[in-house]
Amino acid sequence: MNQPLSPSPADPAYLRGLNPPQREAVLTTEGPVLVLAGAGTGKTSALTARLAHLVATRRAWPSEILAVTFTNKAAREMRERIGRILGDAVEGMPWLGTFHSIAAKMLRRHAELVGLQSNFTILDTDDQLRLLKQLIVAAEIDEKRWTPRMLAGLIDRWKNKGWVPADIDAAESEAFANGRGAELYAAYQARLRGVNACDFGDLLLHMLVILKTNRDVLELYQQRFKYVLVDEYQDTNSSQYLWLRLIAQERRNLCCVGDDDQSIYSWRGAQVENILRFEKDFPGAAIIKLEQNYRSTPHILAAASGVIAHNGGRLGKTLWTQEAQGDPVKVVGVWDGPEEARRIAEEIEGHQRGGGTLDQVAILVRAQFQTRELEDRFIAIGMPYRIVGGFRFYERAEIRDALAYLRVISQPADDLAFERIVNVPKRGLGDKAVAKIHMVARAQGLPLSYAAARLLDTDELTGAARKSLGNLVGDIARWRDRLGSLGHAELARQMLDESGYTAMLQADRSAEAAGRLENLTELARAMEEYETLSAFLEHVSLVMDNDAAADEAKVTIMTIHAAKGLEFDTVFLAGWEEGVFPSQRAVDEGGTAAVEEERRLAYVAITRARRKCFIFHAANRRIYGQWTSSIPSRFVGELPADHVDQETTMSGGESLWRAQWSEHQDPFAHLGRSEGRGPGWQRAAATGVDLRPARVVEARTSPTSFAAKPRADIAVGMRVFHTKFGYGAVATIDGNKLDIDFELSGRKRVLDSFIQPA
DNA sequence: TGCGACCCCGTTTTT
DNA sequence: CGGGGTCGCA
Repeated sequence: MNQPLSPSPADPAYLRGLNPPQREAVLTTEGPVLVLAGAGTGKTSALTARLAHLVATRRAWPSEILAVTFTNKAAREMRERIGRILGDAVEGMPWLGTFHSIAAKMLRRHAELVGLQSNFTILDTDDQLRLLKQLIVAAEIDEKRWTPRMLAGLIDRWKNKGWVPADIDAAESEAFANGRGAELYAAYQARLRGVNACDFGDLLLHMLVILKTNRDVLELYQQRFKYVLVDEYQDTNSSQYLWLRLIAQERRNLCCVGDDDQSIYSWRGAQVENILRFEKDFPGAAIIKLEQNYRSTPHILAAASGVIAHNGGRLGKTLWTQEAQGDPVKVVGVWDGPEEARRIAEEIEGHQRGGGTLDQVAILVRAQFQTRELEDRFIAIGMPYRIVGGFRFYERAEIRDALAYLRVISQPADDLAFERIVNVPKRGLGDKAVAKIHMVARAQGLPLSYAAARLLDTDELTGAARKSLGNLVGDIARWRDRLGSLGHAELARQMLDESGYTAMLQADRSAEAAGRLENLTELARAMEEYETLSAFLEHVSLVMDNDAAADEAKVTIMTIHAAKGLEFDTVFLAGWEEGVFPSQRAVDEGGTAAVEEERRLAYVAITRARRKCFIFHAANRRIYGQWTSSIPSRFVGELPADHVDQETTMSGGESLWRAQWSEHQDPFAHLGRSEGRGPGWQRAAATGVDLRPARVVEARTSPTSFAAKPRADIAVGMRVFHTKFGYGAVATIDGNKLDIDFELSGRKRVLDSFIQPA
């Protein structure tokens, strides 16, 4: 039964091409296994091969393997890759998914054990915050001093730790409204049960409670899952860890894969300790290190390793590669943010001229606000780009409104959904009317959508409001009726029309309205792929991603967090300045641990690059509308000099930088920086870290060349549409550059490739 | 009920 | 700077 660890011609296809540690990770099937997989070491190949091996050797049926990931994307990728090896057998892998989707699936079967019905709703952050706000107000707590957001964060942290309200002691409870934290947590949980809902944290926490208190359920899953596999183990929080441990403790065939150096989610409850203490938790565990990197050049690996070496308490891995040396990491110091954007754009143009495609270029930033400057520049020169993150499809207001309508139909108890749509579009049902519905609901113990109907039996409500509510109640009843006979996608279309929602958007002349209507059309289309309305709603609450089809080649701009797990030929790392990266908050509030997490983030950032990696830092940057001077990130100074080339493009050249860095002059002092803002920057400047470059290359500005071919279909005076600026009139045409007077944002110069005749 | 003037505040983000 | 929220007024 045991395959030799060294390759042999008799190896099945899934083992071919694996290196010895990867083979070991695949073939060590029994007992606890920890695979420490460095960045780019072929982790996913090993993981998929392991699953294939378990099935191919009949150790388990696909349905007897539990495989958890953190993101839908990772789950999808794994499913696809296993599908390629196993063919149809992958269909039978019902337990491959994210922690949350698997927990939700289990919870629907045992919901009654925690006081829910199996068709419970999964609330998102928006609903959650509205509910918490109601509770805070009801408790007569000052909602400005103690915000719903704070409470949500706190409850989330408790749930991440696996604590139910009864577990919150006085000291913990103190964290909110002078000791009322536990009380509000309990009230929140009661309200959730009341509306037959749970939040994301509950999916795991409820299951954890069920497994702890119901032996038969626990045994059911312990028996079922012969093998358990966990990806990104360094990102597990306590509640996930406890859940896993309960399920895996009987058979002990648990394989966890992770990289302590890539743990960047402690702020949402991840415990690096879980990976660090694996051996203690599972005595006799096999520890396998994947250290051969197949992604990056030696210079890039060395740069990343040099930075991460400044962290303490690592499990320690030494990445190596057989790749050719390549180019050193290039560190570029520029004068300010706009120059940074300009320089990056120029480099990308050079990359294009050299035959590179934009798909293979990414710009990674620490925080979302950094994307704006880049975006401005790219629009100005007509560089195609896409920004990952920000609002996702299912978080857009119009989509959430539409979903709320659907929830009202499918889940009569969903009061939050009802509250969301009762006056959207505006139909004259304001706070007063809603308060009356609430009164009836409370008096009669009914959900709002039924209470609304009851209210009409009384003469509490008169005039226009009465008529309007009558219409809404009638509409809802009619839609619920049709749910049985009509396809749910078609029902959604009708609801949007009959409720006046479509008309509301059609009447909206703003630049975004057209896009919103399109999104709704897309939503209805997406619904057609689901058997039932509730299946669709489950999908949207758990699978909140919608990767815009990668149609045209574009530069990707995203946060480092979002880039984890991805790779690009060329990577630009922008804004490596104290206060931006590491973030001021990490430096001020989190101490060493937080700075070490920032450093891991730096490590993740650099290791995204296959061939070329540029690191930028600017001497001045506008943050929250204020010009602030900054010094290079400490991480710049931690880059090993042998693997880095430095350059500064500032007109004063080296001398200016030296003056800047060593004497902490603020070149914008005369602009009158407002006091009290950004003290961290000043403090950082005062630490006097000497980060003068090892080798300074004088600036050379490469001229931007752009073929200017005017478009034939555009003329002065024509009304045009631009995806970012909306509608406007063409004022002048200069080659392929147009000056346009936009209706909303005034005159702007844009490239003709970004506009279309309106 | 609805709009506009002001005020506040500002990481990272998945599910 | 800019988004989101609140409050006060019409």
